[in-house]
Amino acid sequence: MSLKHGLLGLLTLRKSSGYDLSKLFQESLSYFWVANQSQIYRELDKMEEQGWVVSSKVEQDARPNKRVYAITKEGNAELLRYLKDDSAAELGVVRNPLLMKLFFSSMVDREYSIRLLENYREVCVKAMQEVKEQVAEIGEIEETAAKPAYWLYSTNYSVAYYEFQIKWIDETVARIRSLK
Amino acid sequence: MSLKHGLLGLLTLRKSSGYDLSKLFQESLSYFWVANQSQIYRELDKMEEQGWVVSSKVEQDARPNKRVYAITKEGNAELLRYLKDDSAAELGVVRNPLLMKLFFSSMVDREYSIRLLENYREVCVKAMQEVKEQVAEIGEIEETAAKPAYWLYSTNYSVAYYEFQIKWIDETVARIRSLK
DNA sequence: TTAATCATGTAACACGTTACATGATTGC
DNA sequence: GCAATCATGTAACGTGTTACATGATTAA
Repeated sequence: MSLKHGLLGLLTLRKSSGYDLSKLFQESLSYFWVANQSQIYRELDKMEEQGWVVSSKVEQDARPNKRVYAITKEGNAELLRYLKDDSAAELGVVRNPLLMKLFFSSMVDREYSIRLLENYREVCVKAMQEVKEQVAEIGEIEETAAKPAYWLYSTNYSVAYYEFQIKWIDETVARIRSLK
Repeated sequence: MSLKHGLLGLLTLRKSSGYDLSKLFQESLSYFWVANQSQIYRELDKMEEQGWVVSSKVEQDARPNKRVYAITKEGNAELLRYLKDDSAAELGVVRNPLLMKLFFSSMVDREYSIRLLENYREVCVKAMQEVKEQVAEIGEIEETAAKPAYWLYSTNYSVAYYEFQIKWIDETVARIRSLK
């Protein structure tokens, strides 16, 4: 249920349309939670049914009309309930396409695996770069959903996660190279 | 599409029913790819339509009848194509419920966050333990989908991943404790 | 002035999860 | 001898992804 709660969290900042939320989400939460627009619209619908948010139609001339959402008292209560619940510390679901491929790679020449890993390494390096840039950028922006400290923990996580992966790739490539 | 390819990989080992595959999957690939039974049945259906596998009904008396799947020539070709494709080195999708919660945790007392992290730490320690035990176990079993080396890379990954998370938790808890 | 992008959103489909069904067999 | 688990699978529903729609504005 984290998507709903992420949206609630963002709505504590300010009222927003689905489109706004989608952008905001992209800039903040997407580093540890992927979600796309349609999904967000659907969740907002349901959240309104549940009474966590209310929406009102806003007519616009130059732009398409929009529906603006605001968090309700019930929504706020739900958000706090969620945040205080420390039991929900479950492992995130894991689906790692790289490991899947590598697992069966004894069936093909090791050059394929080495290239696979090296390509992935580049992806990691770039992604890490991006997170670091984003940290620098947001350092300057005033309005953050989280207080800076909490926000930093998640970016630290991301950076460290890429570092860990790069290290593992380097070790693994070395091992593959020295096979037989 | 990794699930289909995982199943193809397992089917190179031996013919299996959906039920068998589900068990096999659990013991081998589930460490880096979650999938449940129903999903596997559905994928097998589609894979048969695509001609990657063929199935035959097997009547049984003491047990429910079953449908046994075997990989075809086309399935094998597809598996090799997949394994040789080193461009598909995309970052796995990430949805991290822990980071989502932590991100907004400035809204609640820091004791909640500390407990959250410590609970999660325990989960990691246990999960890491399990992987290590599984490594020890499988060390003895003869039939592995991957050659031992390749299989080990993925378990190394898992262990290192838990270690990384535990380290990050410890640092983060320390930082939260020293806030303000 | 044409192509791209913005600002909004809907619709269709694919994938993932939970619950159920059923007759043996095994464990206590 | 009753409850749990095994060995098989189906059905229903919920979540995630991709594609499309549309009129305004900006970039080249």
